[in-house]
This record gives sequence, C-alpha cells and structure tokens, in this order.
Amino acid sequence: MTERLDRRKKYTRMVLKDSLMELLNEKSINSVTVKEICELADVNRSTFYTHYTDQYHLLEQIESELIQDMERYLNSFNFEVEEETMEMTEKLLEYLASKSEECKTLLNEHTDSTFQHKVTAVAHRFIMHEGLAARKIDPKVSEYIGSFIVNGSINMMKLWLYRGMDRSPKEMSGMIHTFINKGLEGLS
Amino acid sequence: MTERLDRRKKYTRMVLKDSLMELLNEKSINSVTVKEICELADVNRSTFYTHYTDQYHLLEQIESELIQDMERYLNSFNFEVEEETMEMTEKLLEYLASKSEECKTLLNEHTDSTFQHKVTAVAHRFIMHEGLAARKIDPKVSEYIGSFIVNGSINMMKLWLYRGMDRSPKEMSGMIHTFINKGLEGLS
DNA sequence: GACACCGTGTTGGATTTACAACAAACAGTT
DNA sequence: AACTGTTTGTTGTAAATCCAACACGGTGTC
Repeated sequence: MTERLDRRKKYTRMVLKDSLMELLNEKSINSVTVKEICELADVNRSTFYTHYTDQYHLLEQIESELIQDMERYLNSFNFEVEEETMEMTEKLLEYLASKSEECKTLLNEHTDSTFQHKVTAVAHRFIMHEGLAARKIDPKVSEYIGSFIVNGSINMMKLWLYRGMDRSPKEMSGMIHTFINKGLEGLS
Repeated sequence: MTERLDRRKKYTRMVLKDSLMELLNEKSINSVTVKEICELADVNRSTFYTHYTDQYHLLEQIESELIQDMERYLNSFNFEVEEETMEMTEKLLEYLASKSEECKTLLNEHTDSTFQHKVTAVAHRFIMHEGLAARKIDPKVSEYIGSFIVNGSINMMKLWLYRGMDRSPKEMSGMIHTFINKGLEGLS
C-alpha cells in the first residue's frame, strides 16, 4: 500500500486540478495562465511551482491520472474472448459516463488531442485484445481494421458524451459491436 | 481595513465550522467530538486545538460571527420611527431567510438555546428600538409587552424557517406588526 | 477490579504553504 | 524604440499544518 499523502499536498493538488478543469471549459490551455489557476484555486503562486512546472504539466498529470484510473477499472473485469470485446466496450462507456464531466472537458476542442490519443490507446489495448487475431484475418489488414474500429468507436463515444448520454452503455456497445461484425447490414 | 487573514487559517476555520454544522444537523453538541469534527473536515486534531479550545468554543464562534453579521446587516438600514419596527422586522426575516440553513441548524433542538438568546437580544435591540416608549406606555408594562413581542416574534420566525419560508418576509412582518398593534382583532 | 477501547489535550520536529519581493520576459500600445 | 502592464519563475523567511506519539480520563464489558 502506497504511503499516505500529506493532506495539505492532497488538497493543494485537488484544487489546482479542479481550477484548471474549470478554466478549460471556457478556453484552451494556451490562454490559461498559472496566475489564473492559482487565483481560482486560492493557492499561492509559488506553491504551484513546488508541485508543477507549468500549466501544461498540470494538465498532463490530470490526463495521466484519469487514464490510470480508467485502466484500473477495466483491469478489474474478466470476460471470455468473443464476448469480451462487447463487454469491455460497455465497461469503457460506463467509465466515461461516470467521469463524463472530466472527459468532456479533456476531449473538447479547447484542449489538444493528447487525452483523446491516450483514451484511444487504452481502447486499443482493452477492446482489441484478441478479437481480430482470433478471426484469422491477415495481420496487415487486421491492423487497418483495428485502427478503423478503435478510432470510430472513440469518436462515437465522444459524440455520445456530448449528447448527454442519451442511450445506455449497453445499447451503445451493442450498436458498436453489431456494426463491427456486420457493418451497415447489421443495422437495418 | 483589517489585516488579511492567512488563507490557510481561513480555510481551516471554514471547514471546521462547516463540519460542526453538518454534525449538528444530526445530533446535539454534547455528543459531537473534536475527533469527529476533524475527520469530517480532514484537518489534523492538533490543528483544531491551535484555533479552538473545544467544540463548544467553535460553536460559540460560529454563533457570534452570525450575530455580528446580522447586526451589520440590520445596521445598514435607516427608517422613520413608527415604520421602523415593521421594516426592521422584515429585514431581520430577510436576513434569517438568507442564512436559513445555518439558522435552522443553530436553532434546532440539538443545540442549547444560546443562539436563540442571541437572536432575541438582537431583535430586542433593533425591533424594540423606540416603539413602545413612543406610545407612552408605563415603562414596567412596556418591558413585559416588549418581552412578549420579541419572544413571540422570534418563535414565529423560527416556525417560519422550519416551514420552508412559505410566506414572504414582507407578509410575515405585516402579520407580526398587525398583531402587535391590534392583537387578534387585527387578523379577522 | 482489570481490561480494552476511545477520545482528549499536549508536545516536538518535519513538512508544506504563504507572503512579499525581485528581475526578466512577453504582449500591446503609442 | 520606448513605455506600460501583466505574467513568469525564483528566493528567503515566516506561518500554519501535519504527523506520530504520549499520558490521562471515561466508558463499557467481563
């Protein structure tokens, strides 16, 4: 078990993160200043520099922690191979739903695409676990199809978040899974 | 202008106060421990003792600050003599409404009556400013009537708070004022 | 009465943060 | 180019808080 963090550090980091997230709902990281973050967080500027080198570092930390948390969540499940892709897709959707505010902030057009890249990498690792290899498809082709599937899925999930999650994670993963297996034919 | 308080002190006191108020919504001050307050506030126990001697002291500070704030609010108004009682009653009701959560907590049966005594003293000072003296009533009698009016008013206001403030402060002060001047006759 | 558990009040040393200030860089204006 | 205002990154010192520990008292159980 990791050593417990000093509560002052815990608090300071929490309010700095919350403040940056709030500011990113309004503008891009490039126009957010350290001074603004500190004013919103009510934390001294020199204290900021004992924790982070700049606002980009803080953002990177936020993204990394969310990705780690996402991986931890997805790692806690275990499914059979074929069923796994759909279940994992559903679990990823559930996770995104549970952190929908943070995810929307980090996926919006104000931020660069680093978070989306990270989520895509996670999706690739968890959803494309063994799925295509089991289908005996040419590895070169498999790679293209996998890229199509993962990026398509992520952007669908993104749209789902911004639409206020109007369908359940189960419905969404069913839709994705059906399209993956049967293309448009499966949706008529 | 007073010297600005160190933001750490400000924060520590705020969360300790908020935590005690939350606990007082569930039980009386006698069964609230310093340990519980600190756990809820996520503040070290030894830090508590650098600010307050015990939970009773903290409660006293909360009450005193609210009373001071109330006085400051009421002092910012100026009315003519006769009209003043009704206007001040309305202002007091407005203040109680604006701090309804805190007031309900401090006036509930879990706490002793110190806060109610303090509010009653304020009401006596502001609402009974010159009202009865101007009516040329026997001072001894005036004192009894004043006590009746102030305590009756306070308990009415208390009930109003717990009923969710179902009438406007203006309506309430009108009702109180009419009763004071004409008794039940004025309400038929 | 002994025991276990919990909370209190206190202490010393370590850690974290605040504060004020400074020099430098940047951006916008004239 | 000079000027102004803002932000940055850093520094030294002080203040506040954290942490772990201790002795003590109160409460409940056996």
